[in-house]
Amino acid sequence: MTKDIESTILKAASSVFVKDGYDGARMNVIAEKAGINKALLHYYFRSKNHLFQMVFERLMHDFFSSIYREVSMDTDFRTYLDNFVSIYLNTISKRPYVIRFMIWELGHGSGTVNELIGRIMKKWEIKEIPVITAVQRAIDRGEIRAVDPIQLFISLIALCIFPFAARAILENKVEGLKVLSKEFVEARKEAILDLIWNGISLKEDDR
Amino acid sequence: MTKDIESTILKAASSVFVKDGYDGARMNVIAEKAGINKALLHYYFRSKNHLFQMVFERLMHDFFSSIYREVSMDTDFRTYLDNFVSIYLNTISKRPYVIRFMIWELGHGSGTVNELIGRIMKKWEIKEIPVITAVQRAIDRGEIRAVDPIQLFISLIALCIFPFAARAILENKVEGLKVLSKEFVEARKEAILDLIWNGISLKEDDR
DNA sequence: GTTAAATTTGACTATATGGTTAAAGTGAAT
DNA sequence: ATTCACTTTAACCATATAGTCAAATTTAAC
Repeated sequence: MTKDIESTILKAASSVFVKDGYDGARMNVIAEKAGINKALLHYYFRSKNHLFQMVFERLMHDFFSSIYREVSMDTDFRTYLDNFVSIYLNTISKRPYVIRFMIWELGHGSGTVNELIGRIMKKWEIKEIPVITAVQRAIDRGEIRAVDPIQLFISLIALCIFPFAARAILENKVEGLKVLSKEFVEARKEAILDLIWNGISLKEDDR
Repeated sequence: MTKDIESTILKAASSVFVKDGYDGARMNVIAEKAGINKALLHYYFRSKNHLFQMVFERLMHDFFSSIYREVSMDTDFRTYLDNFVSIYLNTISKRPYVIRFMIWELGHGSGTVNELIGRIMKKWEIKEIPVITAVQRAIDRGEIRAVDPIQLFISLIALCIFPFAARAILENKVEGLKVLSKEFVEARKEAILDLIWNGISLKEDDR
């Protein structure tokens, strides 16, 4: 069935592109991985470029829709943050390679890729970034200090994403660290929330 | 002079490799950029692979030696952190593309690259990670809460590095954000230190 | 000035790779 | 069974690209 083979190809292409990048990916490798002839790739997807765009769009969609799914805003900010961090870490730890890939390909600055981003951002309407509005509201409500919402937003995703993006470096530098392990992900969750809420200053009871 | 042309080549190669990655880089482009014949590349540097290794090693050395320079340990932790964040942000904001490049190439997991990392890490003796020991000492001295030093280390570099690694995405999502601007770098510095020390809980005086 | 070594170049090669094509296979509708 | 559209394949093609080489040119030593 056509739908079947198409998704087989897309899956194979995804894994190759994500690992090797656009320039490093080879059509014959993708074909082999999909268990088909190389010419079939060009039958189903006109060109490498076209195939890449399909893959890329699919990845971004999957990624963002996983992340932007119901983080109910109708809670106190503490609960909101708990959910946010939890969902981010779960989503990313399941797709650790995608982050590296996205940082690489999105940073390319090529016209083609930039248009692609534009289209995708529009398509999945990454509007107003929910976190930022949530932060602003928490401040207005007096739930948290009046920090810069954009900086906090950047800090939040940095704390969640970075360990997976820089996994290779971290695991090389910190003996025994296993970023993808369940234990680390859980510990990371705790650490982020603790840091975000309390910083590192001594608590009153510790003085 | 031979030393001169070698460094000219290395500079050209750096810029091309950092932007396009190993797979995307083209020897003739490097040659053009260095203002020499393509064959000269192979005269001075045996092969693309060899040239890449030279470039990579040089970049890593430059990067780490910039970062690990005198962050005097003989201060209170607050001053230490100020210096740390300041140096990190300054170093990275001057080389924003290198981060993306390192995340990409180091994450490749190929045998060649991994050996390379190993050699470099050994060579520039990235030992025991100074921050971690500094954190531990601050805890022992009762300067800060007893947080996990490794998690704090990861958080620190995440907060500093991420905005530059993910610059393309961030600037696309946040209208008007200019990650490389002096203003942002300064604001980021403040935000990181503020968050690290105080978290986002309400201060007593705000209640 | 002559010689020898180091440097530089243009022309070339081998190969890998994205892409094409024409022909063969398959299956459903009539 | 014939037709016809869809699918699949092997064999090609054109080009790009890393790498080579022999000859030319410059530099340094004497």
